[in-house]
Amino acid sequence: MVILVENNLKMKKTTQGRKKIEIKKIENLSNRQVTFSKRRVGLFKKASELCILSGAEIAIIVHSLGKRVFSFGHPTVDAVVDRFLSGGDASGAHTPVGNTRDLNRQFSDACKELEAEKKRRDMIEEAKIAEGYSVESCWWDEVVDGMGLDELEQYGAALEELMKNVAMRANDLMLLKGSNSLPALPPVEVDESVLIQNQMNGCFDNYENIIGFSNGFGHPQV
Amino acid sequence: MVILVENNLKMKKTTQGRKKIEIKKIENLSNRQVTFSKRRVGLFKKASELCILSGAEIAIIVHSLGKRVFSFGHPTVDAVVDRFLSGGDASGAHTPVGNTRDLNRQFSDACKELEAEKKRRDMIEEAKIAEGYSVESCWWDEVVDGMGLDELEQYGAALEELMKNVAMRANDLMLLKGSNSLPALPPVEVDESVLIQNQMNGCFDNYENIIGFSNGFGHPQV
DNA sequence: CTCGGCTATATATAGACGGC
DNA sequence: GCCGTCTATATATAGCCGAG
Repeated sequence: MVILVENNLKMKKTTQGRKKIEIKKIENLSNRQVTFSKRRVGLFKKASELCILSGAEIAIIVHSLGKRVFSFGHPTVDAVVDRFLSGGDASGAHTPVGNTRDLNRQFSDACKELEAEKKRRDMIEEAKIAEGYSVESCWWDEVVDGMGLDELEQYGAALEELMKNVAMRANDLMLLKGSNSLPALPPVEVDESVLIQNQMNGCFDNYENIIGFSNGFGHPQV
Repeated sequence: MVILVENNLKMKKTTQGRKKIEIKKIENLSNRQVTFSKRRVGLFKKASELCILSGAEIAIIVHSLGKRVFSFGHPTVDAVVDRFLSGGDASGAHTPVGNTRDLNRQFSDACKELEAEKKRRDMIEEAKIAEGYSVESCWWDEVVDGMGLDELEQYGAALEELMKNVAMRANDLMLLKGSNSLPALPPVEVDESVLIQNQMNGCFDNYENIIGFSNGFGHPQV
């Protein structure tokens, strides 16, 4: 590593790199939010790597200080959490209920497709931004292993119908339980203070092309 | 950095340090297990750091290839998951079954957001084709009247979570119908001490010791 | 303010070993 | 075999910028 020193008269931009911080709560709100965002991304990335490398199933749920909730899941948060709840609660919850199972299946499918939809969306967006990198169908073939983009599109098209189906079933279930009100409440508020990154549910083999080139790519300093 | 070592003798002293690996699934079982263990610890450590630094609440559930389940949670896996399931409703968090109304609301929201997501997808695709279209234009303002692009992104990202909320809430309700699950767990106090080095191995052995973080985070599950 | 990106450094960790 | 340790290196990321 040879750093140019001759030019140091004008160049003071020694961004002294990463600094050590102690793990106490960050007092500065802005810093805290930035750190939260960055580290959350890093955490999800780590999780995805762990998934791929070891083939494990992981679900991560993150509640920021605001009301926002982020999640990561492979294959889906639902699947992992459900398995967690089922397996963790050996006392009775293991009882298989046909109706429940079916409904769960549909919900799970819907969520899965929704995720796929989102991913696809993100990919499109990313491709639009990057404009040069074709990120096509690189994410987690294990999850949707047979599926290409086209198939996924069809899959996503079926989403709405499935949602409807699920809605009816859920409503039916709730009616059976006794409560039956179906008020149309306003949607959740969005806390704008929390930042959102694109969902990191995969596609990390290409993340070098997406997340920062750092050095080694010959990017001149602005 | 083109220094080559000509001494090609068996270097036994030189542990050649970390090597780059690709993120594909590790074929060697032994290596895979070791990597799983190490990276899982690292992941939990990262998560705990994120908790402390940003004050967020995080739950991680990991299913290894075997039956073993590991989890990390601050303040508790159940707390975070439950909050995740409840969609962060502040009212009536105690009532186990009274969430039907919430479920309805959430479901309604989810449907709305799903549509929004789909619309948004389409818009993006169109924009991609048009190549010059600015996505900042406002669609379906009646739902997200005051929101800008960033907020919209967040909103869209929340879709997935809401869907899952509904799904799991329904699952929970159905499980409650048959048997009682989700035992209430006492909160765990937060130890803000700095993380120790990776000395926490061996604590994740059994299901009883899902989380054994030495810094006090996490909570043993039933 | 929020994002996205950059740089220099703090960490994480892939292999290799050694003890159990 | 499993687990902890060591070392050299691959990554993650803290602080800073610049743009919007």
